[in-house]
Amino acid sequence: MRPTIGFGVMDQQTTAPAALPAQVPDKPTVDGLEARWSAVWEEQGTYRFDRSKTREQVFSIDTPPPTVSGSLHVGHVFSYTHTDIVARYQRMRGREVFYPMGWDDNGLPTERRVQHDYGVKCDPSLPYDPDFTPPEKPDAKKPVHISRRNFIELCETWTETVEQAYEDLWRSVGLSVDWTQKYTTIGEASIAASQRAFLRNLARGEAYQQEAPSLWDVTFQTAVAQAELEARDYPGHFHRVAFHGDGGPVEIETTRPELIPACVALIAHPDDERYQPLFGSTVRSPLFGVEVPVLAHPAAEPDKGAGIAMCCTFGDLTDVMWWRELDLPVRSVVGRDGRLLRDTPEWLSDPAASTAYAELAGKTTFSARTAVVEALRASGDLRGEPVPTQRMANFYENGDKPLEIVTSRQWYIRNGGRDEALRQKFVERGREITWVPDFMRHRYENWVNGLQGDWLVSRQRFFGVPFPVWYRLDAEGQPVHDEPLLAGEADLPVDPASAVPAGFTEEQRDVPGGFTADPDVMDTWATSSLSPQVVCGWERDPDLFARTFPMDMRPQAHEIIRTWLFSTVVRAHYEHGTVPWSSAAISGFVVDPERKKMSKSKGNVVVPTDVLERYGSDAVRWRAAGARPGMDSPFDEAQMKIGRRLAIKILNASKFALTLGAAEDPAAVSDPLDRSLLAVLAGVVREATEALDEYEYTRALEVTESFFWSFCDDYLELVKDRAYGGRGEAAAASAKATLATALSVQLRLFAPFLPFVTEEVWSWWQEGSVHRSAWPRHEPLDDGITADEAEVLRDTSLVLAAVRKAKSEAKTSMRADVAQAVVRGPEASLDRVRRAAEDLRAAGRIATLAFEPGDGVVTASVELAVADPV
RNA sequence: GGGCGCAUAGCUCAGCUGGUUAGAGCACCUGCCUUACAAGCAGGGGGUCGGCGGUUCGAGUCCGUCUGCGCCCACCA
Repeated sequence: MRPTIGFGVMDQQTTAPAALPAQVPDKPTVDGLEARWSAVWEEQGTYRFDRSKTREQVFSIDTPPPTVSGSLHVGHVFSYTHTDIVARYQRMRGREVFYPMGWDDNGLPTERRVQHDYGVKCDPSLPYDPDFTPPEKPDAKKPVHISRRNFIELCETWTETVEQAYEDLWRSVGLSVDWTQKYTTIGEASIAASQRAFLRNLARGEAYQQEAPSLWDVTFQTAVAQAELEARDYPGHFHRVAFHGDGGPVEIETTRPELIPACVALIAHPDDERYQPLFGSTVRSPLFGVEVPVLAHPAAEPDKGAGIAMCCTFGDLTDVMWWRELDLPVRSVVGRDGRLLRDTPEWLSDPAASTAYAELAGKTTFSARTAVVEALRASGDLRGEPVPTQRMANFYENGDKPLEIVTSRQWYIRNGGRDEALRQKFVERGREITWVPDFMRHRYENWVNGLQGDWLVSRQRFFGVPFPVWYRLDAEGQPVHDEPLLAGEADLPVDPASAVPAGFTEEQRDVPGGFTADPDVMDTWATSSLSPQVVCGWERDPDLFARTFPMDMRPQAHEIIRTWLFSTVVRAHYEHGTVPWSSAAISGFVVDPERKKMSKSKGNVVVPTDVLERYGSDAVRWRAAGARPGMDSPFDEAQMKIGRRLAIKILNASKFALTLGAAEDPAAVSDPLDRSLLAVLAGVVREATEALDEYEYTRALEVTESFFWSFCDDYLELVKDRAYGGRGEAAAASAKATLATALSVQLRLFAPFLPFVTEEVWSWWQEGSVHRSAWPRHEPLDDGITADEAEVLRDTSLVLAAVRKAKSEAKTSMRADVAQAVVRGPEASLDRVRRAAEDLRAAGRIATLAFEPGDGVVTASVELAVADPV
């Protein structure tokens, strides 16, 4: 009963009018697609931004510039893929996508790598050596000292190499970035934008300079900002120490006895009856005999330590607060190198004190602590033995020694940390942003509401954006900080170390009566916070800026909401009075199978190149798309195989559909089963579109994928026979037209996720790139199709499944003949199955199809044919 | 200590505004060389939806509470 099918199908196909010459490979493969198509995309400028488009037509993305630290891991691949999926979707929706890529090569991470990899150390006092070559065998422990310019040159060389590797990786992942829009955070445009924005902040009073206590990393010898802090466990000891008062000793507890020489007061809670009698009196510090007042302040906690605190300048941020609010003197003993000052401070000038201090001068805080404890033990002022304790201490996120607090002159930008009204303004700005997922907004508000002070933007480092500022030197050669000499905007970018302020000559540099450059560079976030301005061409390319800013999307990780996201909001608010982008898409982490965050120190980092090569980019992207916005996702190699299988399946199914003679011809679609398939597909289009509009790429992929597998397993099987011509020309034409439409729509639905395999298949039979084709619409697919018609495929598939089940249970081949199948179900279902009866009979190899009304879901009882004796 | 998130099959996860016997993929088991794909196809077993209360005719879904896990922030006397 089954018609014989020859290879005449190929002939039919070539005669079909709409069919392009099918260049379908015999054995399609996913291997090698990355190199081939990324080269084509580059050559044809597939993702090149068309700047003739207006702001409304543009979708602009504020790409996170990855830190050029040496290597990217799978977490990067996942989150950048998420962004790319959205970019590709928007592009197909008809938006002109502005999708640049940047490298964060600015700042400390680069300096550290360069110091380590080349075995060098920057010494700004050295002159430039044009012939310098780094040591052949770098020894980071015995670094070669080089000039600032030599050092920066090495930083540049190093970053170029790494950036090329990054770009290669991104291309192989298939990011649809416009590589002509590349930027670096240390590039001229970034420097100019950072300096310009700073000058404007300064002019408007949003930036200011202040000599104040700030957190200080003694290893890197730079100030650090609140946002860069990391609280870590830190072991220490409580020391019970006696101060001497006229009425007897007063015992305090401290973990930092080495700061006793910096003590300026003892402080207890005003309501604390134990200490109330002492308020207003003075006590003398042990060892040094410095007279300090006993004061009351509500921040003192009666149940902490001895209930009375030793306030030093400065042991912690509470000390800073007391110092400020109680108007205490500054008695700093810790220098910027983390050692106690070599010269005896003047308040320790009496003989006993200076003798005691002499034992500490020049020591690190750690060895000074030991020395003080010994001395206290000797003098009898140590009460009991030190008690071990585990406490939290603030560290610079890149540092390994606890931060000290030192007083220094620094630049700040107001961020609401010292101004309630401004803080509320920034909270409101946060509410203008669409957060994906929405709950990430809490992270932002939490941070803004908990700010302790303004944003410290200056760093005492080298490889960064210099402040466009000089200072006049007075007759003694001291800088006049109150009247900074500012660079003109027209001169940006400027390096004050080589450029000369207006009205001065180079000969006057660093001589009394002359001028000196501000030695500092900007915090890395001071540059990164301007990424929208940098990429959109603020003040550099007003035309581009008008077409791209404010941007549409900021993708980024949740851990830098407090830094990058917030600082970007601050800068845009000041400069443009707007939020920098309408939505922030926050990605989760890739964690290891034990759900631990991947990090180099844990040694659980998965190198992406390896995975990409083994499974193919589409497979890895498929897995990435399975991680929803903001959700951490465990890395699991088994999952990659599924993605790879999907990609291969798309190749094979497409090949099959095209070989069957798929030919686009909407008018030819007449068969009820075909109309039903397209109606179901219309629902998929509707759902995928809706999901992607909300950045729910995972759901979009899920519905597409689920449709695709049933398309392969059910629909293709059902129409195979008809498409081959088993029921005549018109019936075949309907199937072929449906196959073509369904294939085209599905390829486009998959395109944002699996750019390589979809482009490959598209190239077999379509003109141009699938990535520049239009996102499918549901209307042409389900126009005029009733809900009843739409269910034909589903009911027919259910019957087919029942037939298969019977064959499976009989342990026979799917080719086994069925003598009779009785379809049972509600009349409406039976009627729908009747409309696809011929396809069903062919697919199930059913001789007789009978129908019997019944209840519930449609099914069939099956009577297999008895095999004829040969 | 404050905030946020998560807890559904061995694993990874869906389950929208509460409504018929709780789903998918992987893994597992049983079959099938069927001419797109054996890196395939068909079928199957497997869950008292973290615990305890409550609202409701009805709760995985809402409310309260507890427990566990994760993340962000705070915590240096």
